[in-house]
Amino acid sequence: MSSKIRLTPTSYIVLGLVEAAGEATPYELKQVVASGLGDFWSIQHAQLYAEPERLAAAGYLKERREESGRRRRHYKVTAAGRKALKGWLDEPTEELTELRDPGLLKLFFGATPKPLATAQLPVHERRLADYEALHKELGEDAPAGIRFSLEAGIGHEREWVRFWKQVGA
Amino acid sequence: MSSKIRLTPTSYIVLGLVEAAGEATPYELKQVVASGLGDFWSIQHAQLYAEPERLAAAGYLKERREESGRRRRHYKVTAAGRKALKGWLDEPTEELTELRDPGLLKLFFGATPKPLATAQLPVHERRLADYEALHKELGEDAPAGIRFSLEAGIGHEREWVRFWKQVGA
DNA sequence: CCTATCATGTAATCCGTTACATGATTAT
DNA sequence: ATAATCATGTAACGGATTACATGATAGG
Repeated sequence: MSSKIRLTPTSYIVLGLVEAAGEATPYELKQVVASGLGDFWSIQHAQLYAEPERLAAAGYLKERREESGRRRRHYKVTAAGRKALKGWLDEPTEELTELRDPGLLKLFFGATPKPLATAQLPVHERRLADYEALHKELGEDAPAGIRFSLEAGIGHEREWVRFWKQVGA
Repeated sequence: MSSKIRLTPTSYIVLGLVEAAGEATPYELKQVVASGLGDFWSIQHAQLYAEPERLAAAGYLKERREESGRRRRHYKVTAAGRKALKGWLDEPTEELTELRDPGLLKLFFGATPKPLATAQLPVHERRLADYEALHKELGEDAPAGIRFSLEAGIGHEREWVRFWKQVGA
């Protein structure tokens, strides 16, 4: 218990999701990630098995294993985990994202703009449409964080659409 | 020579930079990355030693080692390397970036918006100003890829500024 | 002349990805 | 029933980050 590990964004994602769920199995985490969060911060499903184990070993999660058939592992956030999560949430960050866009990278290194724009534009348009649809469906009661995140996604997708249109012109 | 390795974005960045330089040492690559590209796709300096070695072992780069004092390693792109780079450049991608923004992640998980916005806004404003200054300095002869990348950066930084202003309001 | 910083590199660790594998359900 | 797909998980590998380390150069 409580060996010192470094907490990565993945760690906080797992902590945050388990905390929100109360209790969760890796597979359930996978579902949640796939249903939204994964669009702006994806995690391989194998990580959702490995990371809770790490966190449990360090005392941030408590594991309960099913006795019968599947022997699924269910995880809960411990007091230490809740504290770590809160500490992270309460610490505003000045860290900046990098774009790290594969298409842009090619452009940077001299790829021909037109075909790239032709490939990129429709996928961004589609994703933008998805986000906007989601946003409309969002109820009044939706948590502010979720709404903000979606709005950030929409803003950046609009920017990409604008960008690739210009590049393709 | 020519063992099969997987080429990652890092690989193409190294190939692209070495190709542009004609010949380069890891340290020179580090300089180049630090002076611009790193803002939207950073690479740890240790990678700039490891990756050329990998690429050389696979036949994409040729290594020349200094005889005297420092015994620096100088790399050049081979024909195979040039072919790989061109293949990558010529293949338009539909891949999408994820936002993966640390601040947004906290917001998503329920961090208090105000302090986050307060921390994020100034750094984005500063970066935006930097980009805009760079853009002004860009000569007529600047490669299109560089110009586009910078413009993408500007667009997204504007979006972040707008976003965090709204979040903070 | 001394020390701080820049230049240059290697080693160790670990997270994340990819590949592999098998038990349960649903559809045909 | 049988195939196909979903559910659930483990193992292996490798790229990326962090830590460690030393030689050169410039400033005080």
